[in-house]
Amino acid sequence: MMVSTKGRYALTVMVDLARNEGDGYVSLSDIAEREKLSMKYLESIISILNKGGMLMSLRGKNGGYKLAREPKDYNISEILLLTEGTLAPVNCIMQEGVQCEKAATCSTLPLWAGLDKAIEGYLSAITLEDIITGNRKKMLGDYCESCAPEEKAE
Amino acid sequence: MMVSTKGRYALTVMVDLARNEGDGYVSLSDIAEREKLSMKYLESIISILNKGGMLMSLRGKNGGYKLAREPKDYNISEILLLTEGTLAPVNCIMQEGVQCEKAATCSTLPLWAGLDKAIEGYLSAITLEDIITGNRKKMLGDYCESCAPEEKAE
DNA sequence: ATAAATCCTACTCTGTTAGTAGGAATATGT
DNA sequence: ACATATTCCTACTAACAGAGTAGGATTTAT
Repeated sequence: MMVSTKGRYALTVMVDLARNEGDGYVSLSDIAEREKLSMKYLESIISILNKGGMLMSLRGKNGGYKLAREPKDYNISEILLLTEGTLAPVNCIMQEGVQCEKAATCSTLPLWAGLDKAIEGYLSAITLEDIITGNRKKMLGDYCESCAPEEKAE
Repeated sequence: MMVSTKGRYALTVMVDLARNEGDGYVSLSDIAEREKLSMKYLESIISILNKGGMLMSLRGKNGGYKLAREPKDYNISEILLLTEGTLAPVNCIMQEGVQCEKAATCSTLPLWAGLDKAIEGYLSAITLEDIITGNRKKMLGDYCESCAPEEKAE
C-alpha cells in the first residue's frame, strides 16, 4: 500500500476540521468520535500535521485544533507527503535526488518516474475543498459508473 | 510502497526476456546474472509470471523461459497486477467490488478511487515495448528535466 | 482546585517483505 | 546410460513497517 492508515486518517482529520470550521477549536476526542477512529492513534497523526504547520492548536480546556488556512489552499499531495514521508510508488524513487546506483542504466526507471509524476500530479491538483464539496468530476473524471452509484429504491 | 521488489523484479525479468528474444529459451541463471539479482528469489517471481500465462517455459538442459506474446502486447499494469496482487494505493480500495463498510458515506473514497484510476490508467497505457525502446515521451510526458538528463562531458 | 484538553515517550503485537535452503522432476548431449 | 543443466515445488527465517496501546506531563478555562 502506498498510503497507509496514517495518511488516510490524516486526510480524514483535515476533512473533519474543514467541515467543522467556525466552531473555533475542535477537540480531538470529538473528531475521533465522529470518525469512529482511535483517539490515541489520531493523537500521533495530528501531531505530525500540527508540527508541519497545517494546523493551529490550543492546549487546555476548550482547546483543540483548527485549520491554519482555508480548505481551498491545501492540496492533497502536501497532506499525504507530510504524514507518509513519501508518495513514491517504488523504493527506487527517492526524494531529493538520492538515486539507486543502477539508475544510469536502468531501463525501467523512466516508468517509475513517470508513475510517480502521474500520482503527484493527480494529488496536487485536488484540494481539501474539492473533497468537502464532493467535486466528483475533478476526482473521478467525466465518467465513473463503478464508484458509489446513485442508490435505487427497491 | 505500492510496488514491492516482487513486481519490480518481475518487470525487470520481462524486459530482459524481451531484449533477449530470438535466442530461444533464456535460462533464469542468465537473467539473474545480467540483472544482478538473486536467482533463488527470481525463481519464485518468474513462477508467478509463468503460471499467469505470461511466459512459456521449457525444463531440462538448455531450457528456460521466453515471452508468450510480443512485447507490444503486454501492458505494464497486467504484469504488476499479476505479481503484486493489487495496485490499489490504499487498503480501502478493493478489487471485485469488495468495499469498506463506511463506503456509502465516506467523503474521501472518491479521491482514492480517482487515484486508483489514474495509476491504472497510466500503467495500462504503457507496453513492454515502450520500455525496451525507451519511449520517454510516453512514460514521462513532454517535459522531464529531473529524470536521467543527458550527460555532459566534463 | 478540578476538569479537559494537548503534548510527549515508549512499548507491543502482527503481518509483510525479501529473501534462503534443499531437493524433486525433467530434458539434453555425450 | 549417465552426468549435467535446467525448471519446479515446499518450507523456513530474519528484519522491518504498520497499527495501534499505555501512561503520564503540561497547559488552560472555569
